[in-house]
Amino acid sequence: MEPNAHILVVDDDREIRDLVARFLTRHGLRVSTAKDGAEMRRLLDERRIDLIVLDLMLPGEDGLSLTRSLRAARSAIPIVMLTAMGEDTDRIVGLEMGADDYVAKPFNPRELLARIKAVLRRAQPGPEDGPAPPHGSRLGFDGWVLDLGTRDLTSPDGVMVALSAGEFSLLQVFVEHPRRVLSRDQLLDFARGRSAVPFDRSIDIQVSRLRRRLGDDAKDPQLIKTVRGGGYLFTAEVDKA
Amino acid sequence: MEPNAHILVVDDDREIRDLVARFLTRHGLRVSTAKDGAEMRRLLDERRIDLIVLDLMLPGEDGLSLTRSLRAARSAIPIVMLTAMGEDTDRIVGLEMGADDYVAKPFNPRELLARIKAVLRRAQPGPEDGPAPPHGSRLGFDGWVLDLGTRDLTSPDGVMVALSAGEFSLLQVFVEHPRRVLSRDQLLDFARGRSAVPFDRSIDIQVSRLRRRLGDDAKDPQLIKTVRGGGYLFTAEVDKA
DNA sequence: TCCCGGCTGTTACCATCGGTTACCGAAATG
DNA sequence: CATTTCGGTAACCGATGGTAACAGCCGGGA
Repeated sequence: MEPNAHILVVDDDREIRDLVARFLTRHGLRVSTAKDGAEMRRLLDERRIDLIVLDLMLPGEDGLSLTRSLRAARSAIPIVMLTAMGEDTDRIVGLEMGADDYVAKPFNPRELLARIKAVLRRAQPGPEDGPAPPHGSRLGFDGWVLDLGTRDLTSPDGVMVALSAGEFSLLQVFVEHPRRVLSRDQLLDFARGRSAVPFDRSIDIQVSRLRRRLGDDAKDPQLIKTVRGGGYLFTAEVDKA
Repeated sequence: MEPNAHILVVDDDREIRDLVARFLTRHGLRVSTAKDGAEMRRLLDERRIDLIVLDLMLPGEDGLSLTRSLRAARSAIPIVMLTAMGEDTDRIVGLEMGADDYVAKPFNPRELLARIKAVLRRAQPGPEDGPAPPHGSRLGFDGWVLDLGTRDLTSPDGVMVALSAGEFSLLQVFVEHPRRVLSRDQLLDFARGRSAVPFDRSIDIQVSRLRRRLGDDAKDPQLIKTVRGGGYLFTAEVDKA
C-alpha cells in the first residue's frame, strides 16, 4: 500500500498544488489535486484515496470544517493539514478535530513527505481499506473458512453457515486482527464505522450472536475470548487459503 | 486506556520536565520523568509506559539514537520528540527513524497534549499489525505453559486451566519479569495500568487467587514468593518455547 | 398501501469477576 | 512476652459481561 499510496492534495494555490504534486510523484506516490472542498468530495467519491493533504485556508468551506465533516461521516482517511505559520490555535484545533498531523507553511517538501509517510505507516489497515477483497480471498481458522468475496462461512464439517451482515463484518474484523485484544470501541469502529455511546452494549450482543453461530460456548470460549475491562480477543490462527 | 495513559517524559532540563509533568497530570494523564537515556530504560523496565516524550538533545545518548535503539529492539511504544526550533533536518530524521511525532521547542503545552492524544488515538492498534503478539507467544515455566496469544494456561500434566482476565494479566507480568522482586505498585502498574491507593490490597487478593490456580501453597510457596515489606517474587525460570 | 419477517440495538435481569473490608495469624519489634 | 505491623483470605458488594425479550427499522412481497 505505502509504495503506491494515492494522495489527494487540496489547496487553492495552484502553484503549491503543482509543486507538491510534482515532488510527491517524484518520490513514488500517486497524486491527485483539488482546489476546494467541492472538488475534494468529488474526487473522494470516484477514486480510492489513501491520504489527504489539506490546506487550512480555502475559499468556501475551510480545512477545519472539511475535516470535521469527514470525521462526522466516520471517514478514517488520514489527513495532513497545511497551516500558515504560527497559527497555534488553529493547529491545535485541527488535531483535536481529527487531523492526523499538520505542517506549517512555508514548508520543506521533504518534511511533508516524511510526515505523510509517518502517517501512512501508522494508519490502520482497516477493513474498509484496500481495493475490496481481492475477489475470492478465503481465510481459514480452526477448521472454518470465511470467504470474503462471497461472504459465506463454512464450518469445519463443510456445512455452510448463514451470517447476517453485522455478524459477517464483525467476524471479518476478528479474522483480520487475530490474537489481539480489540476494545469495544475499535470493534464498533471497524465493523460499523461508528463510535460507542455510553452504555453501548451492541458489540456484546453481536459477539454473543457470533459465538452462537460459531458454536463457541460463552462460559468457556475457545475462539472469541472476553477480556474483562478490555474487549475481545480472537484466538485462532488465521491462514489465507 | 487513553484516559489513564502513562507518559514518560525524558528531558535533561529539570524545569521543562516539571512543567510538562504538571501540565499533563493536570489533564488526566499519569506521568513519570527521566533525565537521560539510562534512567529512561530503567523506568521502561519498571513501569508500563504508554508513550514517551523524548528530548532530542540529551547528555550522553541523544534522542535519535535512543529512538533507533528502541525501534531496533522491536518496541512499538509511541514516541513524541521534542526538538529545538528550526532544526529541520533533525525533525525529518527523527520521523524517519521511527518517532511518531515531534513538537518544536519552545512549545505550547496544549499543543503537546493535543499531539500526545492524537498519537495515542492512532496508536491503539499497533502499526505492526501482525499475527504475532508483541512478545514471545508461548512462555514455559516449571512445567506450565502460558500462551499469550490465546491466553491459555496449561498445567504440567497437560490440563488447561481457566484464568480470569485479572489473573492472566498478573501472571503475564510475573513471567515477563521473573526472578525479580516486584513491588505491589509495580504489579498494579503493569497488570492494571493504575497506581495504588492507600490501603490497597487488591494485588494481595489477586496473588492469593493466582496461587490457588497454580496450586501454590501460600504457607510455603514455590512459584510466587512473598517478600515481606517488598512485594512478590516469581521464582521460576521462564523459557520462550 | 399494508403486512410480514429478518436484522439490529435497547432494556432488563442475572451470573461472574475483582476490589474492599474485616478478621486472623505470622513475623518483626522491643 | 506484649505489641505492632504485615500479609492471607473469607465474605461481601459494585461493576462488568451474557443473553432473553422486546421494539424499531427496512425491504420484499401481496
